[in-house]
Amino acid sequence: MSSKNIDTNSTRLKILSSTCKLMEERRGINVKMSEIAQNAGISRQALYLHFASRTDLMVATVSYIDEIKDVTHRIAKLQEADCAIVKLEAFMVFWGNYIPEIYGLAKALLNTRDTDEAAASAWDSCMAHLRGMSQKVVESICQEGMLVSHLGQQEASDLFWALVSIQNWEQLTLECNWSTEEYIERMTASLKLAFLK
Amino acid sequence: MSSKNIDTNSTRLKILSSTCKLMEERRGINVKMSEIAQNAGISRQALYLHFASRTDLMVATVSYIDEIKDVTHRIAKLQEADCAIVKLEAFMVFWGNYIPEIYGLAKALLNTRDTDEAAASAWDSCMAHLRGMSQKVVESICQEGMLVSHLGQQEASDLFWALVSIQNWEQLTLECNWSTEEYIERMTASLKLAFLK
DNA sequence: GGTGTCAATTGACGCAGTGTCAAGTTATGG
DNA sequence: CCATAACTTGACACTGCGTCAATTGACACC
Repeated sequence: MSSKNIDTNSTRLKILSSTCKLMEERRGINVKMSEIAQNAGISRQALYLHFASRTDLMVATVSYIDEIKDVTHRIAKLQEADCAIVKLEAFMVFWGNYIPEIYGLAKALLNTRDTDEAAASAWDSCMAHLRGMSQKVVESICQEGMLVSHLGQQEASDLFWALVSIQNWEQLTLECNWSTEEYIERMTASLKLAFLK
Repeated sequence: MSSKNIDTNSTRLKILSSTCKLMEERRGINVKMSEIAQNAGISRQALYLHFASRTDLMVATVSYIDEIKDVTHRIAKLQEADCAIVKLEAFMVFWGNYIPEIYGLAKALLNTRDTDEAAASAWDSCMAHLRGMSQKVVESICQEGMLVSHLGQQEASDLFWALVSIQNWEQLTLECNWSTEEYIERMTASLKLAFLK
């Protein structure tokens, strides 16, 4: 029983890791089912024995990465910060280092979400995470009475979430050539200015 | 001679305005060549008598919109502002009202630029405009000695450009349900905090 | 050893959307 | 009446996704 399951899983895992690899390499662009299959060492059609569709595979890959990178744990650690500023800083360090790891896949989802419901919902669930984290940070700022007065908590969360979006990271690092460290440092500083009294 | 040219142009213009219309209606998603043709009252193949490819049409539509909306003029007027704060405010009013008009097309370019060189360059030329405006605003802040000290002029321009990006507008208005006015007001306020001493 | 099962393979096909091609139509102007 | 330019029609190639049926090979169970 175990051996069969291992075999079954091993193909599935080969597919998932090939998907990750290609998505990362090509930044989510031009990654075809046939290439994923080839990279995993199986036939194109065999992909569909494990995943119902391209989108299904993307969605599964999101979970796979989450699992591999131990995201939930890393997020939980953020909550340990004892004051708002520290929490904001910790969040930016986590997030700034995390984005490059998931960028390729995120890009792929982002590109197909407009025409593909499943991709959209996978993307939304990722974004819900991020939005949750943004809310936590803003909430913490609020609790300490440090939130700038012209924004309500909700609007501040929305704005925070937008500012730390993957698209902004993309623009600043890939188009303006900011390094990861520069991104983290400058974004952290600007967030403090924009949200803290 | 004139009548022939008018006829020729009128088809071309019909195509361009159909493209605008559909792009705006559908937010740049799922707009097919056949539908544009149908809307313009010609056959699908006839599109290719006027535009070499889908991308070519998109690029031409960008110029067409720029022309129609008199963008260059509106931008020029921004330069008249006499101080940095007024310039920043004027820019945000212009830009905040302009984005909704071009969003559909922008989205279409954004979605195809990864696989389509021409779309990418059309997008880049739009972005060059926006980047130029961002630079002008930051420069003006700089000249008045009002730029926050932790950012150089270049980095401030980059960041400014990212913050006013169409993607951020999209996220805040379409996903967080900010109205155009709210977007302008809150973004203006946050930009001031993030960039002005 | 026979049998069933399950993963995977192969080759063929349907579908959508872009882009191309050739042949035919229509209007206009010299 | 002829030439030309704009347009139409129908057919076809190409790409990439997804599907299907028939086959193979391995392993497990009795």
